[in-house]
Amino acid sequence: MKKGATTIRDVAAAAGVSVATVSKYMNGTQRFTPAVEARLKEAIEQLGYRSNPLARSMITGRTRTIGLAILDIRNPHFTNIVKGANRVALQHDYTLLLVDTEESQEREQTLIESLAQRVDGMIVSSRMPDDSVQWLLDLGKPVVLFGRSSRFQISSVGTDSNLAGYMLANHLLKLGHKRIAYLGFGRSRWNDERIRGIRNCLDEYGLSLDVYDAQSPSAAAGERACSGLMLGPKRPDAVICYNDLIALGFIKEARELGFSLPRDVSIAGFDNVPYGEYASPALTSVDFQSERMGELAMTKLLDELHGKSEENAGYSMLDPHLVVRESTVRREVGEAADGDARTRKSMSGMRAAE
Amino acid sequence: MKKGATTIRDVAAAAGVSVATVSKYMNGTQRFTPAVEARLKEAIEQLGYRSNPLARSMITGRTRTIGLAILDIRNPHFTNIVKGANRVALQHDYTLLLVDTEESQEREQTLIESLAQRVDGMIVSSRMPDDSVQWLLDLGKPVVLFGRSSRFQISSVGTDSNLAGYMLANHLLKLGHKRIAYLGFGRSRWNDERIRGIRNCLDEYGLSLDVYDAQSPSAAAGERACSGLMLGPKRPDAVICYNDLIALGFIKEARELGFSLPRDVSIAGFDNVPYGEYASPALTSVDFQSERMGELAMTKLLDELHGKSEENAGYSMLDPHLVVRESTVRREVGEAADGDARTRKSMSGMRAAE
DNA sequence: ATGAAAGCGCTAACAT
DNA sequence: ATGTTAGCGCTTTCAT
Repeated sequence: MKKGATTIRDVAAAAGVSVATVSKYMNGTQRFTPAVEARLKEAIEQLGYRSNPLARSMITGRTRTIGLAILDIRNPHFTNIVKGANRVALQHDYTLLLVDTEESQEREQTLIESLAQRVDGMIVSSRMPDDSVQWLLDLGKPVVLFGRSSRFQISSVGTDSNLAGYMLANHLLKLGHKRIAYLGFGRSRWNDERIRGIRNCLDEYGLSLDVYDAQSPSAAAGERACSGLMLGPKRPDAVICYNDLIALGFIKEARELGFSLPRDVSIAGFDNVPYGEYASPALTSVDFQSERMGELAMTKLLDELHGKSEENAGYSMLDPHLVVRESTVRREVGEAADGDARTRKSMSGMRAAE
Repeated sequence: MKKGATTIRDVAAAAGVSVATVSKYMNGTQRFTPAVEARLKEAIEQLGYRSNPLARSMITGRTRTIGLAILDIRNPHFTNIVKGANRVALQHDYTLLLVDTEESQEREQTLIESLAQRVDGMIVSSRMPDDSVQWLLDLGKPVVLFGRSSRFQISSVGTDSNLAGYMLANHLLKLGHKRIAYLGFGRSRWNDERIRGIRNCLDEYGLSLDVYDAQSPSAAAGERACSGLMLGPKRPDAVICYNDLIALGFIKEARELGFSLPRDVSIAGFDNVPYGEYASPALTSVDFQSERMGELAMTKLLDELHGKSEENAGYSMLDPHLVVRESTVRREVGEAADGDARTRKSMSGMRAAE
């Protein structure tokens, strides 16, 4: 029975009924006389019949498949989104068509365009600028995006990055930090909002923020960026990183440079990735509830697909939660960031802070 | 143009040719007179025509989609497999239909059965016992599995768990460890092989292995299992964990119990997850090249699909690599595991080792 | 309650 | 090089 799977016609013949009857039976569209029902059950069981979803989809126009386009499955933020989306999809008997665009903008559009044809709807996480999203909507399939769009009335879910930035800054300020740096990731759509939140808070204390940029949202980039901050002219006493991955890399490299953490510098990130907890010092972060973001995105999409779009259309926002761990500690008064008496190989690379 | 996407017939009409011509043009199956080609290009561009992959698949019997069934996308081992598989799939213009079975055996079979109907082939990672794999093969689609099957001649990729276990044990033994414990995960198919490798090595030194079991392959389970080992009657001076997640959890809990790592106990895991490097102490592990496993699995499957199955059919094995970091250190002679003079809250829970 | 027939959008012979 | 035609496996009116 390798080739030529049994079709609806085979079943119809075996049960002595029409194909229409079999179809109705398979879809539970109708009631049957016990005799017919028994023969159908028998024939289907006998032949091991399973209806062909492709043929079905072609007629109904629905595939029970949701396209999920993300930037990098290895980034725990996206991993969680996939996990959440998958769970809800499974509950509703939908399957996930996954596309990992590998952070490549060129590929992205092509991939998403062909994805659109194979699914009932899409959830897409992208670095597309806000104003070049129109084509996505024109694909004719319901879409849920991440982050709020200023120009379009799109269904989307996000978190309050502004608030998240404020929370972290506020936390550090209350710990007595004065020289706060932000190691961001400029290509991200949320970078500016986070900066804004941080600055909002610093302003209240009359402090300013030094902004640096990592080359990618990864631990490796955090490592690379570390020496620039820690051995530069304006060594901070606390660093807020664009995400936990960057923070983790930063911590590792800082220790290798001879710094003692969190004593010499407090570090915090965003995302609350699963393994920040197991780093040392355990990482202070802001939890964006990424798994729930995935769940919510899928719920919204499915609702839209099933015509109950009113329930939670438009933009939904999840609350960020501050998770304080060991990587951020109190900076005592008078304990200037560069005032330690420790010796360090790279001491020569340091100058007085401005 | 929301509903009623343009079909091949619309294009044929607009270009003044037959549908067959359009089809051939779309598939590049044939050459055309410049005039016709121009009109086709024009009409397609004008109407924004994109051929319907469902209809196409129904005839060709191919979907250019590969099903990928894994146990938990959040486990970095699987995340890497997905990454690798996705990359190769993309290169060959295939898409991934992802199924995260959430470690649920019941769901698994149903999910995979329906998955089989929508894809050209499948890559599945499962905890199915070796002898209940027949139904999977009977689904009539090419399958690539992980781990070697003893009973069937299936295409599969794996690593030498036996050797991996041996490597880790050997590493610890050379560091002077004597009381080695294994915190395994009995439900895994590879657990026994790892134990075997470890014992192979221990036997050479005339040492025995204490085996414990974690409830799941997660950090949380590692945390839960820790006190049982460290405060039990046979406190080890080195612990090999089923995977890095368990090891990470174990490390965290051990420190919270008041132990100093790696001084009191060396810890090692398997998988070399990305964040083991950022833990403290950085985790010694065995790298299974999971991303390459994903790539290789996809390559094998695609080869099979394209009729070049000879090239690398059957079982392929990747080499494990020992990655030594800070979590395993030399145990000096006479420095018995329970001989420290440290005080610890739970000291009362300890007895002399047998 | 059941069946006949008309497609869904496309490809694949087989003409021409 | 282009067109005709017969389906792929299924759902869906519309009859009966």
